[in-house]
Amino acid sequence: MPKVVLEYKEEAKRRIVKHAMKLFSERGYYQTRMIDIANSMGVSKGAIYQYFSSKYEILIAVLEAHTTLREQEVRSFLDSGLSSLATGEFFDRMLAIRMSTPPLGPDIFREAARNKSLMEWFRINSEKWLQEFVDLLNEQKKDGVIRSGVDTEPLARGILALRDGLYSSLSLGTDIAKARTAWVEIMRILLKENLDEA
Amino acid sequence: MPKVVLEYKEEAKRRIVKHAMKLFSERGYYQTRMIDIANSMGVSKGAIYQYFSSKYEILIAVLEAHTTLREQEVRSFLDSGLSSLATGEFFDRMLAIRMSTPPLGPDIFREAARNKSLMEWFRINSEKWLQEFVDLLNEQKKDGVIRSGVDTEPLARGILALRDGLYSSLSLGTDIAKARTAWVEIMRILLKENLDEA
Amino acid sequence: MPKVVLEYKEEAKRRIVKHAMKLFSERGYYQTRMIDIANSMGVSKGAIYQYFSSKYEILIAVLEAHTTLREQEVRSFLDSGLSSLATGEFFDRMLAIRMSTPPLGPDIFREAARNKSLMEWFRINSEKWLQEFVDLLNEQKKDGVIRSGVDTEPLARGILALRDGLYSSLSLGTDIAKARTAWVEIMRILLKENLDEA
Amino acid sequence: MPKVVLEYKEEAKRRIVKHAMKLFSERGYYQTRMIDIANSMGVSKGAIYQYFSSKYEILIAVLEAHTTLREQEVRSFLDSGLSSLATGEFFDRMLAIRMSTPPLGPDIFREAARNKSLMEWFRINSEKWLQEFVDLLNEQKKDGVIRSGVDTEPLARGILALRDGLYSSLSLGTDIAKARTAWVEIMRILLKENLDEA
DNA sequence: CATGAATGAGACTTCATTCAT
DNA sequence: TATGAATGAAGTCTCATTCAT
Repeated sequence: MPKVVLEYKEEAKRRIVKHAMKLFSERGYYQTRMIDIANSMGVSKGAIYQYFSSKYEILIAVLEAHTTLREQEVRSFLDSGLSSLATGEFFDRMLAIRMSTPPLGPDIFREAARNKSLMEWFRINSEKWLQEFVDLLNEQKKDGVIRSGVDTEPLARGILALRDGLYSSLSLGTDIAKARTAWVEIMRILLKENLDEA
Repeated sequence: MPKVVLEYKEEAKRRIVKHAMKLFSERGYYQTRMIDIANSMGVSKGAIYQYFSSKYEILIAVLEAHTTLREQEVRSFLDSGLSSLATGEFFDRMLAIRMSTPPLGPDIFREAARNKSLMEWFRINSEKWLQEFVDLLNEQKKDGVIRSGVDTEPLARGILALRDGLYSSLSLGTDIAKARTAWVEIMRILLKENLDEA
Repeated sequence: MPKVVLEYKEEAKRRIVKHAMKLFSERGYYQTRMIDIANSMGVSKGAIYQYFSSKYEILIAVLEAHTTLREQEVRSFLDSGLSSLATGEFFDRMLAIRMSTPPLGPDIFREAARNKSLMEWFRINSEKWLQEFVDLLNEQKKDGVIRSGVDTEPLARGILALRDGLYSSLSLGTDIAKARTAWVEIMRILLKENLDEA
Repeated sequence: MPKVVLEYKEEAKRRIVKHAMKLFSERGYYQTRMIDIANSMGVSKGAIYQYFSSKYEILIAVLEAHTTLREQEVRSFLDSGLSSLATGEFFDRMLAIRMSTPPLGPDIFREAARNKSLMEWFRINSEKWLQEFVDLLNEQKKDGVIRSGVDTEPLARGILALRDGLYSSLSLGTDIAKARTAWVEIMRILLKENLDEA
């Protein structure tokens, strides 16, 4: 197949994945019909089957793309350094990135769990990201900014869990301002304990 | 209708809700067929319609029951006092309670959102529980155990978000031991900052 | 079985038939559920099965009872003599009788058509009644009241058809007063032609 | 949407309505399953839902089409003039037209009664047709062919009721020849009274 | 390549009938 | 006998997928 056609196919798949991801995130996998994806793109149902052989294939592609997009979030987190972590601006910036790649519901992960290699890839990714965060904390520790008694791995895990917990509380009706304040307060305590206590 | 019959009907509804809750939690609302609930109970699907006029009615009842059951968790949290909060035993006890009423996916909340009064009831419950937790922290603060500079509302919100974030990470494959350690470490820092800093 | 019990059973069957006939006439056979009949009588579904082994058996009994009740109408028709036929009072009297045994829809006859002997009984009844009407007209003819050139059998058939056509137009919204006037006018012409033309 | 597609959709709907009308008329609305309509057309049941969103929508369309087809019958009636009315040929011609659009049972009208505007359209149509017939009789009356003492509105109503009564007697087993004779005899009397009595 | 009509498996729901109490 | 909970066949409707144009 000529290169141009291949590229076109890739571009088409990307467009499908983009629209499907939005719909899956908004309505869930089972509540999204093939025709919803097609309508959202302004094409016909049949066209989608030129690029994906089933709805399940789209789901797999959506999850892969989702993970890739989420890497951005991780990078921002890591690139920010630790100093700005305990600020409302950081919370908002992270939230904006997360919203641009909204969370996928458990229905999607349940379906995807049939695909062992995909699940393994997820796990490895998550661990890699966590480890990078831990490494960053360890550097700070080595520099004496975090005192030696603190275990950085649980700290990293806790910070990420706090972030996820606050973001998910938003979809249950919590006010953004209140979630932001909680983040700032908790992070201040956590980092004060670790950074300032000289 | 005689009282005995009414009681039987209530008991039957409770049994249906129990089985439905388990299935909804495991597979999600749309992936649970009426026949799954029936099979799980060892009855025919027709029987269920004696007690609920539609699958949606079951969903509403499941959510109400879920909220009621979750109140237990809240009570344990509040009854524990603050001293045991930063322990692995506390984490495990809470986790056991949460597992006995496993989380419901967003598909269920999406459907239930059609029921305005139910949603309002949820919101009011959540706020009430959060407020009780805040009150408890405020007492500690009044007693001087938490120093005056700390805002207890964000603190309470953050602790609950941390708990939720850690629990949900478990379903994505995180090791329980690691989540427990994270809880203990973070809570130690949070409470040390507030309680021990004399 | 003792006679008293038999009589009780007959009475019970009659009550069921009465309620079923009303409902079948109002809603049709398929739109009437067994529980509707039971509720209408203030008994339970199960009780009905003590007296009829199926819904179809009730239908047969309803049709038999209906035919028997309709005989009243026929008798009134025949007993009135011919002189009062062309009056609004006659029309109203017949209508009242017909309303007391409201018409059964085609769904019921369609079902009953499976029962050959019942259908045969209907046919024979109808013919018998028509013949009695014809005989009456023939007597009038013999007395010279109806002139010899008129064929009484078609006349009888036409008068009955006119009656049925007018009554059924009522259920499609025709005003009773207008149907009554039509009856009187037409009957006046028909009988004037036959009776007065001396 | 291109015109060609629209036309195809219209044609498909017409085909569905045609088959549904036949089945509704033969078996009644509730006894006709969607799969019966589909089988009758040689398509799958799913296909029908491309054109009608529910069985009830088909019912509405069937009733509209039925009324339109019935207009033919009315036109034949009116176009025939009054002279041929009292003939067996007229009876047969009308019967053929009616059979080509067989009557719909009360179950259908009961269902359709939910649709107020449709019911209103029926009523207006019926009245319009009756009025046209009355106008025709009035013309004859003005020409002196019907004498002045006769009220044409009841006469028209009676003739239509006679026709309906005779046609419906056919479905209860009456011999066509006998119904035809009754029509001719009665109409002869009615029109002789009105036309010949010079 | 794109379209959308058609297919048919499968979900929810109804209701005549049975049967333990 | 009476009750009403339970059964399961059957009906309406949905939607992923196929395929002729």
